[in-house]
Amino acid sequence: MLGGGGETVSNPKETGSRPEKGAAGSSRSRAKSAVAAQTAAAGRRPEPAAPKPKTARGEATRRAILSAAERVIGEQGFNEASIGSITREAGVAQGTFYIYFASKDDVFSELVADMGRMLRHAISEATAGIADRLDAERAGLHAFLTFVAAHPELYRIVQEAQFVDHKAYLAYFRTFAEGYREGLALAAENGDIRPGDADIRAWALMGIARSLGEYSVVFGSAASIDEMVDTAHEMIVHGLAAVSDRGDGHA
Amino acid sequence: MLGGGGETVSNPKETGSRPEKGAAGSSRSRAKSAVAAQTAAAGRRPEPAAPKPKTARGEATRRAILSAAERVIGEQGFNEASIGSITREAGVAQGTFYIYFASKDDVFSELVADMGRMLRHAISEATAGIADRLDAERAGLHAFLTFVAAHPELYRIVQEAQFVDHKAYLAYFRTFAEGYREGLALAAENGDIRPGDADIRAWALMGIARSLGEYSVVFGSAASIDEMVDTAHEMIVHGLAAVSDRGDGHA
DNA sequence: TCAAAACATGAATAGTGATTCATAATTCAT
DNA sequence: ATGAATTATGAATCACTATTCATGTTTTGA
Repeated sequence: MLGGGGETVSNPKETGSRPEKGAAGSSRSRAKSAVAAQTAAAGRRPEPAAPKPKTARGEATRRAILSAAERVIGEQGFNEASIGSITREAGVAQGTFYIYFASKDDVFSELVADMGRMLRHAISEATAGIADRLDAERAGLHAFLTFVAAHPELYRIVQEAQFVDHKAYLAYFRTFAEGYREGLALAAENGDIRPGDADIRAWALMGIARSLGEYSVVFGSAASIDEMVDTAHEMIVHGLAAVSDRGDGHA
Repeated sequence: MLGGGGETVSNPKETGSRPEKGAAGSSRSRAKSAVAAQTAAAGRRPEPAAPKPKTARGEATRRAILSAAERVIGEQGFNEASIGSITREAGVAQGTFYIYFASKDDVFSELVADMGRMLRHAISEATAGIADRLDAERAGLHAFLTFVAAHPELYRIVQEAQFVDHKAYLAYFRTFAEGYREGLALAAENGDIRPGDADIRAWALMGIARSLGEYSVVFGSAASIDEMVDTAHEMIVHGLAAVSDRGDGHA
């Protein structure tokens, strides 16, 4: 759950269904040159793996590009954003991009992974030390909405990942769902909440959080984070709480 | 709410926030030829408006293309799907496409609008005549998940609309949210459910439905629709029901 | 101080696919 | 029937941009 026990980092195995592109989930590529063709034909190593920078200077440049990519892609969307616009924003030459990233898809994946880490960190930070499950849930929801509001690009990027890097998208949500599920299962065992299918509940709760995030970030709702948290949490408490302990979640 | 009162068709005014592309929400276009440039410069009429077919024959062809587009775009995604692959699937020549649609973006918008209509229809069909709000809610959720399972492309297409036709995306969800909101507000007035912010609740409930839809369609969950409906509805009932009428939603 | 290693550059390459267009083939109204 | 509409065709255009590459420039280490 959003207010679960620390950064659960599962490595869920493929169970998905959808298309899954041709190869490594990567999308198009203008140039299907020799190498690319081979790669695609062979066991395909997703990418020649962008060699990590060896200098502080390189490290800085890489970061500048990544950060520029976050802004540009977050604003214009993956397909609209060109390498040119990214490198321009970063203040480097176009070719420099390929020193640090293997492809356009590559930065994108990096971005998705990064955001996932940041978000999980923000949430586990906010819920650390909160014993009561439902209280933690509340804090987690609050942290989530706060983070999303602070990083509006997050929303677009993660959503778009479904089309650009399906694999990363699945991994992203599976990881969150898994954390949620564990928290719910545990809470149910403890009798803190009514018994019920933890998986389905996890997805339902995740949906609430995502939807409210979208409501505020994408649809520009005027509702404050606190209002959303209050209202949603009231629903969640009643929706989950053990029968003996209702009201606002405390006996 | 999913089990609301008939097909609410609001015409929500722009309140959004995000980028909103250059012009009519339309995305790129390889050819910025004379016309396009003018169009973009001038007051820009979104599209020369694809002239509706005048013959049964034309009507059939148009439908064939639209249907092919649904399949192809739903499977490959907007950017991967080429006009060529769509017309091939439809069994017509490439040029034929432009007899019925002004652009690639155009079919897409049409698709999004269509699906919205179908979905709303399916839901209002399923909930027609159900008096009890919460019962209707349940039926609506069931109809939604059933529809989504039957049209897996729906999910991808609607999601992708956020990047291809942001305006249509906003309209789509605003319409649903509005219907939900009204249902909730009404139910609250009647004392069927506890009072609470109807807007926020609407988005929260919408999130549950969307998330479960994604769980089954995108993530290939093994959970049956009934399991999902049961679990989610139990949460929703407790999450919303008036204090006097709890349990499974009936006094 | 100097060669090697790391970085940086930006022009050139090259694949792609949306859109157009000059020509047919069909169908319709009279 | 038969000219006008309507619909169909598919090759050609052509803008667009990811990626490469031949050259510089800077930094590092000894």
